[in-house]
Amino acid sequence: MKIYYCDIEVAMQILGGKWKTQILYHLTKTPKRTSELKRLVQGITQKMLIQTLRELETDRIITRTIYQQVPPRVEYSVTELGQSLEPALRLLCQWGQNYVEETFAKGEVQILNLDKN
Amino acid sequence: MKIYYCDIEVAMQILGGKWKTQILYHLTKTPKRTSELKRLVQGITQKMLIQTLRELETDRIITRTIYQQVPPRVEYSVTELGQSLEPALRLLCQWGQNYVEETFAKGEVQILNLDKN
DNA sequence: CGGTATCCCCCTGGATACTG
DNA sequence: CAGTATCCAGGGGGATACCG
Repeated sequence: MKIYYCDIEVAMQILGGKWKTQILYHLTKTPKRTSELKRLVQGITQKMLIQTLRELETDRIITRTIYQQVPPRVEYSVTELGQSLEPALRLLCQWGQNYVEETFAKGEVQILNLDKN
Repeated sequence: MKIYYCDIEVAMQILGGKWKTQILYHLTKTPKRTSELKRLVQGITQKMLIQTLRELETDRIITRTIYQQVPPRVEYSVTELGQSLEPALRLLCQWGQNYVEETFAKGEVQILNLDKN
């Protein structure tokens, strides 16, 4: 039997690692294909993108849809379960923005949000 | 200049890793001394406890107070900035509990919350 | 009791090349 | 375009012993 000694472990187990939340962040607004994600999640490699997507899929946070055509088209979208994470993630985003504002001088740190969807 | 390409990176940078949120979780309710934390954060080693506490301190999420006496007494408590993370963390806790309930059969996974403060 | 100092394993995550 | 397969470095994290 798996035992957690603190209930925040559960969420962090699923959201932890370098890329999980970033991918989720971009998928929350609208489904996206692999290449779009690759572009939006700055710095991620092909391998890590696919690997992370698989893990999120296993945890039922996102789903993978294949459109049979040439060239192949695959789209990822968040499940209902994944959407239920949004309020928490949004709070974390806001907290982060606020943190940057009051911690660093102007121009020292910058947050770019690439997607305009 | 440090650049973030997604604003959730900021929070995850500070909360990421294996122990950060767990420690924060326990400190949110009431200040605690090192030995208490060592007991509450199940499985953490002395080294990782101290190391993680230092990092949280650097990021101004917690503070460290020394009471001059023998034997030495040190207490850690969350700053105002750290407290402002609570709403987000609480949502993540709730989400995790719900996730476990609807994902696993009874007895397959268990969440123990050790502290009764 | 609280903290430091080593030593070291292993796993995450990166680089690259290759398929359908 | 989407994905797989290797190979491999770095560092996060663990075990242990030792100080004030």
